[in-house]
Amino acid sequence: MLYDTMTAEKRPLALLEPGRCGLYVCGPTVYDMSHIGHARAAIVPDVLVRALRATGLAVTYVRNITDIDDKIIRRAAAEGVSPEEIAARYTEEYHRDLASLGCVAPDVEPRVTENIDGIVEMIGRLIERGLAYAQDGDVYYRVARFAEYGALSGRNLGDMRAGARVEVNERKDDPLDFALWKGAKPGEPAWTSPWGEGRPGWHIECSAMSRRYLGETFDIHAGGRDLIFPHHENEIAQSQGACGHGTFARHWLHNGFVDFAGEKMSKSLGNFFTIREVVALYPAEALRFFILGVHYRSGVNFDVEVPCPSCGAPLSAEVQQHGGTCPSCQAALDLDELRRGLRFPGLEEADERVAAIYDALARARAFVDGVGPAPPSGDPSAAIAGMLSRFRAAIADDLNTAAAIAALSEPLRELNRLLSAKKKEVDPGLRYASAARFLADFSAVSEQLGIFGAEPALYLAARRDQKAARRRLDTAQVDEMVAQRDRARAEKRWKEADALRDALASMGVLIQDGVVSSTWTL
RNA sequence: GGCCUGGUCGCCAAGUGGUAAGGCAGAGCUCUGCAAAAGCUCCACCGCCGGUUCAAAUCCGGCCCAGGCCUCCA
Repeated sequence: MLYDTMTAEKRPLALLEPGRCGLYVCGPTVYDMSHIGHARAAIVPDVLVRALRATGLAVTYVRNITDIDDKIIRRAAAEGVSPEEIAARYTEEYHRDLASLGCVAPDVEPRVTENIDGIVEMIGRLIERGLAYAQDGDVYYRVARFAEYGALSGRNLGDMRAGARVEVNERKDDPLDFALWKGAKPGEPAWTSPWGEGRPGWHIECSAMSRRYLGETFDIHAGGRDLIFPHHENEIAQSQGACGHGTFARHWLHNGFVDFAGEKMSKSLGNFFTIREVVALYPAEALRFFILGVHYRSGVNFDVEVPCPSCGAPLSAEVQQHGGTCPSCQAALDLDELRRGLRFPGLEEADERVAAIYDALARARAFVDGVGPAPPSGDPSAAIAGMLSRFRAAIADDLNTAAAIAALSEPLRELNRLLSAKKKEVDPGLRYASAARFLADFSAVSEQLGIFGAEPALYLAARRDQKAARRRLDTAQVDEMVAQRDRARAEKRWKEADALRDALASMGVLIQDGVVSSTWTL
């Protein structure tokens, strides 16, 4: 079951061809570093693709790159380089970011500049069919001619005219018409067309590229909520208008926004965060876990905390974004310094949870590997045996990753209980079968979520190193203090051992005592 | 002004007709030299009012509140 924006209800996926699924996702305009909103808009389809493939479907995953656009041209002009260079640079950065987030690559990643012929051809058809008109080197779509315009976003032309805030453009016959082709100004990148030198409007590219790779009708079209209008509405008008038949995408899937500190993300300083900078602060898996902890159609909010560098008092959003003086200690605040102290409490919680799960996986792995050559036979506990089917049922119900993740908690608790129970208190067959089953089924969970796929011990070590580096902690010194404490403990010098633990605690180091030696975390 | 979401435990968050998943925080306990980790136990009648129904957080109406889209935007 998937929610379809067009019908505004959940319904079973209605595939064009049994066993195959075509998915088109609106990708980024590559003119700057990608932000957390882009991360969500990539992670949601990523989880969808994983889910579809897990059910055995052959998915063709297409995600475009918009590599020519006003913003790219502006950026290029500002830096004195070519638009191609800007697009190439940020395409590469985008790929790096998504790889760091563990997103599977699309099967096809078409660029606008490689599809100009298809775009020109489609515009030509729209003109032939009387749905578009050329005007002084531009071409516009005549919205009033497309009867279904507004179906996706639940509007009609009358509503839109009533509240029109559309800028005046005397070339358009109707303010609601939108550009299919923009005549080039001197010095701008341009391609030849029957209407003169120019470049495509923003919306036509997706119509042309989805048609080329998926056909005139395909299964699922995905993107951020903000694309519903006008972008996807316009795509429908273009594609159905040019092809002359009724269905463009059979399902429309739109993900919600990312907010920071309760406010819509915007480029104004303070509530705009790139994937790169967040992943430098927290493990990428924690970011994925946090995002997937909320249903994809809802908004997800990142709390932002910025402590005063001098006194540690939390600062208000106003001061965070514009600087000034600390209300508590009056210290002058430097914006760069504030940025370095940035914290996302929600991500910290997610990070702890991911680490706790890895910790359980590590213990389960150690236990299973440590059992001798003839493991006792038995059945896994009910909670563990039922985990995967509950998890999958939640995913299958409109990609409810939040419910799916919640379904892991009881089995996880069960696993921990069995692993830590005293030998005599638990049936060895049950224990072994449960741990083995948990590990086996959890690999399917990890495959679905794109989380928990790392070797647990390596993940935990890397995480500790990252945190230590962030705090500029001398790990060699910590190791030495821990070793010293182990010696004190072995000789039952409890006071000394406790003093060392307190000293480590003041450095933010948590000790976990083992039988012979202790480990530490941050 | 038009269109559209959402208001569920201190915080985050599932749940679209049958008497509220999960996480974090909190309280008590087990384990521990003391801790930590892990585990056990406890912890909500779902914004307000009215209606439909045997039965509503879930459906309908009204109200209050928050947010989004209508302009580039994931």
